[in-house]
Amino acid sequence: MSSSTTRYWLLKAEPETRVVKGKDVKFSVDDFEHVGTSPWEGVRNYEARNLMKEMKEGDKALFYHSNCKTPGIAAFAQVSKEAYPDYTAWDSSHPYYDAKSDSKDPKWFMVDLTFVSRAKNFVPLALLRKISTLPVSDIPEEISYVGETGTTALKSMDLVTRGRLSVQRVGEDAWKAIEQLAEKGGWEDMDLRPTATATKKRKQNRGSDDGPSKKVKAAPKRKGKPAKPKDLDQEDAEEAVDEPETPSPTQQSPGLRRSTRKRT
DNA sequence: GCCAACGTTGGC
DNA sequence: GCCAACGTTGGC
Repeated sequence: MSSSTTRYWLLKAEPETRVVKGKDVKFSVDDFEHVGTSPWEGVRNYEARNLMKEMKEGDKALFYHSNCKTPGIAAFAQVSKEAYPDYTAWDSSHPYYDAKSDSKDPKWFMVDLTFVSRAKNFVPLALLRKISTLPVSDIPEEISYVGETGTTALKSMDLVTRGRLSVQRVGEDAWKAIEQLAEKGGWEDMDLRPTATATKKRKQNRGSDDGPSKKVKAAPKRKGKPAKPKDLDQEDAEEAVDEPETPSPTQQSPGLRRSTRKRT
């Protein structure tokens, strides 16, 4: 096994209780280990969904704790069932119900993920962030075993560079580096607090009043907008990102919950 | 609880 | 089809 054909992913779950539509959306590594296999329901983002559609049985995955006290990689898993319609989108009582998803033309998909093992050492996001701020030539001694290749791969992980996506692709080198970190640990004495510069940057950004200082233009074209009551329809977006697929129409398994959403 | 980052919506 | 307002993710 291994190599060229194996693909790697990272999937986020929320380990702390959060109630959505009266239901707790929590799904921790303990929950995952306990159930063994779980449908990865509730993903309501096109890019994330499309990535799930690419997953093949046997692909490996990192189980990530998100939106919690200590975010990070908690376990290893594998894809045990390829993409099939996310039936929770059709259940009006479900936290992730989507009235626009029709069972005859499913909009959202999920895969089944099977627990493989816990990370012997939980790999905190703070560690990856810390690494990302350092020159490759400056890898802390404690984790020098990941090597230059590993460090470089970690620095470019979507988890660090993008953050928000709940389903991400992981490169083979990054996967290996995470495996090593989880196996060997060694950073318990490192200071993982954000660097002074990072913090400063943050503060500066917030000081700058409103927006993203990017490519914003001025030229007020129009003013207020009615703001929609929030619905999920954007067929166009779907088509645009949609790829050739062939979801299997099957479905089964009781649903567990997962999440992609956030706080109250 | 705050708020940066960024995806989505929808007027123009 | 652009792009500003809006809404959500998710770290801190």
